[in-house]
Amino acid sequence: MSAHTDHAHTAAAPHDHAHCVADALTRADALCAERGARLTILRRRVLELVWSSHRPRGAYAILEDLSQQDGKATAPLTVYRALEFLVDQGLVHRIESLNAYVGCAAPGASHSGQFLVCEGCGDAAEIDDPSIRSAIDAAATVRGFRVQRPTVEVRGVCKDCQEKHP
Amino acid sequence: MSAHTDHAHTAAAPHDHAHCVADALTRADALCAERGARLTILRRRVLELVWSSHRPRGAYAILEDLSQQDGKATAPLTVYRALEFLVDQGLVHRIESLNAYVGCAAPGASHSGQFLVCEGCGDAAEIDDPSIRSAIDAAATVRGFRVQRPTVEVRGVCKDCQEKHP
DNA sequence: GCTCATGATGTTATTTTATAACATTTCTAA
DNA sequence: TTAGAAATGTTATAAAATAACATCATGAGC
Repeated sequence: MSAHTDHAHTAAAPHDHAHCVADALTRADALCAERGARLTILRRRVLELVWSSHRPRGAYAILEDLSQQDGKATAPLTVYRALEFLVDQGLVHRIESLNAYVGCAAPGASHSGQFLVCEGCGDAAEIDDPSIRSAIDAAATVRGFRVQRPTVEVRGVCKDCQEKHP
Repeated sequence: MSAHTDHAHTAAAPHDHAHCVADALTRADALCAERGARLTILRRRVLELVWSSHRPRGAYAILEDLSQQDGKATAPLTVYRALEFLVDQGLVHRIESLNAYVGCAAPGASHSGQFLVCEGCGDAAEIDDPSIRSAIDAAATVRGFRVQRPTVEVRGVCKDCQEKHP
């Protein structure tokens, strides 16, 4: 087991990634079944490809993987439609500042959509910090603004990368 | 004068927009002079076009305006390069979730880059809420993450649009 | 005033990201 | 089993951004 059992899995931290992906797929199966949402083969494959790294991946990277698996060209729409479904279900998040998609660490939970995006390794660590969320809600309320979807994407350098390049 | 003198200028609130833009340009002139940065004719024109509404504008919208003004096609790079300069100087912010650019309300100040983006009118109200910023800093610090550029873009519905469409 | 190094802009082409419009297939509920 | 809805396939195009290289402008130093 990893020396960092108290940490969330990241691209940098070594872990049993196959198991990690399998878990994500199992959770997705359960959530969709519960909701009556159809996690089709295609959507499930796209979800798996999103999870293939812990880093955000572009739609066209996923598209290439899909095309390669099938041995024939896949249309962009195929991927974009699957991604749209996955994002709607909260199984995947879109990182706006990267035009990329990443698997949600805790689907079914609150989903305030907060990320620490590392310039070094490209990892996007999802956090769910209630004080950030409540500060946003308070600021919005004061201005009479009704919040629908808060997005927090913090660019910077993660702990590991700081240690590697001091 | 507007009935809302205690509010920041927005796309929705009527105000002397020409004066508003002139102010922004004057502030930009002063800031760039102070820094030894070259706010060239082109960059100044692009800044003016960014300010032409209080809403975020796409690079290609600005490009079209520029082309129309000059009576000949302008290359995208021309606009992108000017925008890059303006963003670097903190005179313009990029709204990641809209692929669009908006004039900074308080250049020279902190720039934590927080926006309330209205789905109704398209307005992106810039706020600078210290408690959001400090909550982000705290969350990052706990994780050993060094913050370089925090981005907060809150999608929702502004006060005016809620009143118009209840 | 010249000159040259640097920064700014012009030009052409291409890449990356995303969607429109419509046809066909698959699934589900009656 | 069979409409109707949802999902996917197909083709084309739009929108956003950048690469590579040429030329022009500007200001510091002579």
